[in-house]
Amino acid sequence: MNKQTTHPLKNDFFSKKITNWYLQHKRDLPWRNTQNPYYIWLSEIILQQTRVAQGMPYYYKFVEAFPTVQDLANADENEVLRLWQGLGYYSRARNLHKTAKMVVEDYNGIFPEKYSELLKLKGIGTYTAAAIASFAFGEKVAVLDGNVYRVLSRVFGEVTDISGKDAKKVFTQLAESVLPTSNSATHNQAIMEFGAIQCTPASPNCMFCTLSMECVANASGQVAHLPVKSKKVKVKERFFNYFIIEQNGIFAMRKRLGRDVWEGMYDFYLKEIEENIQDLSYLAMEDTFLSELIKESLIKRESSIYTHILTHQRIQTKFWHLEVNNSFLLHLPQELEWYNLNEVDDLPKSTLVNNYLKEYVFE
DNA sequence: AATTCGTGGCA
DNA sequence: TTGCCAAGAAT
Repeated sequence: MNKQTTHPLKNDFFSKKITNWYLQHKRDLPWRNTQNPYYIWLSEIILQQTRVAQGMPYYYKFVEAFPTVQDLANADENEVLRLWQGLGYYSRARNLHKTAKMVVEDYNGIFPEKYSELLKLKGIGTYTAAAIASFAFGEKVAVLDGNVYRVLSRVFGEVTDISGKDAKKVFTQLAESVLPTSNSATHNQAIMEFGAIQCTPASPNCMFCTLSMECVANASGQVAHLPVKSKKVKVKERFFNYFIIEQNGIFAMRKRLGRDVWEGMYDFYLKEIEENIQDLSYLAMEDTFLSELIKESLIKRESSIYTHILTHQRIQTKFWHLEVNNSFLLHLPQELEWYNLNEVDDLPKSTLVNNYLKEYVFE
């Protein structure tokens, strides 16, 4: 017997409860006051794995800088990344730009309306395709994000491990089973908002919850243990030594390439080592460029260790600010190029690099 | 298909 | 201090 179809909350009761709650408690967010797919898409990309409070200023910046998808498509990637600077997960910004170009070139500047068509665009996965199709075009598709996993697992007592491989199938089916025939867009907004405000990850106030009587987890005292998430992140230790090469007021920087953190962002000459050794002669071993550089420079500053925390990495970084002798003709490696202070400011940079620059270079 | 992509807030 | 994790997607 299938408990999902026999649960008392089915037959639209759950949807009605949660939609009523939403109409009374929803936040007034700018992307909720439009049906323009460009603004809705923009907000959804910004909000991927990101809190509303953190993404809000970026939403306003992007709307102002790029009022239309054509404006975004015509921008340079560096300009888009620079505006995204500080928000993290920079592939979102690169894919945002790619998709803007694709919409302009392949779709005549008109966003596709169907879930299945939206799914083909870069940076748009199952959740975002459903969100755009639902909010902008009223398609009857169920959104499934972190909020929905949490709300459904608690209310219906679904114990499937959300970090397991069959979780998506199980919860998609559950989400679809509670999706109403009409007003599915409001329902989708409602279940996410309910997860964000009422059914919060830590210590939700179930005493005042509109679903306290019907919630399986609340009845069994399992709210704090749902959803089940078994997988823990493994954090890798890394040790960076950045060399800030300055000569006559200009700086050597490079665009990060390859599949590592901060792809597309600019940084300095980097020496990554396996152990936490901060010794110049050690760092310069088997590095003819660095050896020559050190010989022809004075150390303007040797920073303390910056510990930068990412989800999967803990990066300990020392910045060596080198002032190259004015008269010396330094041959930069292929990847490095010279930039003056204004250009350095304009380039997209990681928060780690930007923090140092703000503290000691831009002043 | 398990990993890897940022950053900041919170307990 | 440490761990959790927030409107996920790409590979």
